[in-house]
Amino acid sequence: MSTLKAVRGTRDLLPPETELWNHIEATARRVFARYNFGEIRTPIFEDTSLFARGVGEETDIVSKEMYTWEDRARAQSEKSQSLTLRPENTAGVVRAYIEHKLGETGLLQKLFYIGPQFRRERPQKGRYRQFWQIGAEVIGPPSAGSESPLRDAEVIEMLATLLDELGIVGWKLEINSVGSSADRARYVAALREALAPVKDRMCEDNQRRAETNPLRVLDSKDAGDQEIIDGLPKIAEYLDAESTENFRQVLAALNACAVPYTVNPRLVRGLDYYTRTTFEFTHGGLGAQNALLGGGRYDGLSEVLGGPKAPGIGFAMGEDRLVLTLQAQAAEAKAALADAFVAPLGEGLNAEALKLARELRGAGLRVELGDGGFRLKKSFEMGNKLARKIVLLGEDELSSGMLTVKDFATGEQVKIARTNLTEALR
RNA sequence: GCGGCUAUAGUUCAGCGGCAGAACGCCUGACUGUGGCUCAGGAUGUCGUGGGUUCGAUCCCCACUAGCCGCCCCA
Repeated sequence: MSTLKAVRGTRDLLPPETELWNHIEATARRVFARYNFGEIRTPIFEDTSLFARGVGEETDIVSKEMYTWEDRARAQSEKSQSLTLRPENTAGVVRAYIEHKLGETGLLQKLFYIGPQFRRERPQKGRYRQFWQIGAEVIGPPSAGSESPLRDAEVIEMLATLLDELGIVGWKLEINSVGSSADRARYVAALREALAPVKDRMCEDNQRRAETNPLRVLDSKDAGDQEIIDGLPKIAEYLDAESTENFRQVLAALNACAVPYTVNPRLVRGLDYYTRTTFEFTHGGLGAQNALLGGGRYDGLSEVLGGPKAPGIGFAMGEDRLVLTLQAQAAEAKAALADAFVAPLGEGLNAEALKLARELRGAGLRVELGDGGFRLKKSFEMGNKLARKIVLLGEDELSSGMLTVKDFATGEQVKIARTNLTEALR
């Protein structure tokens, strides 16, 4: 019988690596709290149409990368329903915003999430089929200020702070504006027009993109096509006055906070719902998957999903990639040592040893418990791997109330009264 | 979905058409209530899975699966 393995593109996260994951999540929660964000937890699967409508029917995510299944009807009166494991979390958050009528509060909703997402892509470094995202959304009725460029700048400034507090060294911020949905539509039309006479001279991929998703041509890395691409119309020329002023204000606020950025006129995000500000934080050393996080404004998403007008801005960062980046920067993760290894000398002392460990743990110490079945030498060997100190509990110690404690680092060994043990181990 | 590379001990890897290897780790002992350092000894295993060629395949061939790298796309 073949052994069972984690399915393709999924993996187990084990100690001590999970400590790094917890550190990243704790840091994110701490920063989000300072900006007064609250946590939202949406279901891991949703009605398929949420993603089809929200993310965009024509995107690769929806057309070929979703885990979708038909949830069968359980009674004749019930209809089967197409369900999908969430490929990203923004659509779910906006669905919840609409469903719970959060706009009726009149306040901006500032929500963050941390959780797994699912895409059926070919796995490679930093790209898994179950991957973890940390993200946040600022969304609300226009009267709450949800359209203000200040919100864009605040979110981006928060991300710069978060990456710094995580200790990510050398991140880069690229930013652009894709304009309102009307601007975007006019620009895409202009792009198509400009591409029509020249696309035959471009590579195969770009010829296809010119048809299916002209914005993607701008992203092309094909060296031979760069000259043509440089000659294509720029999105900035198609922004209306409001979008232009909006973008100027975002940049001004970033300048005021000295958040470094590069305006990249070719930065277009793949998902249909983005409008105006789009941005991406990248880091070298991640190979082809160099984006740490991406985000942008989605002023029309709520309405696309049948909700009220609720402009918003948000981002999603790949936690898997943060882990990779931090691992590359730091020394290999090592399991933290326990404060003490309690070693009963003989199986008859096991129960007493558990009682002692319970006392120490009750005082907040991190304690490993050995086994009286171990030879003393083995207890020392294990203790040396797991803890800073070893506490011996033999017949002598039990009757005298004086416990033997040895410090593995110094080799110093002393007798300590049981009542003073907690303090001695701190 | 496409292309390239890879798969051998717990781990990192070497190897060869004819007995399965190293280092680290692990176990035992030198040392019966004392770890690390040292020394002596020991076990590592369906050589990814299935098929083919061959007297004989871990090695050559094919398929599959998985991983890595890139493409597509994307966080």
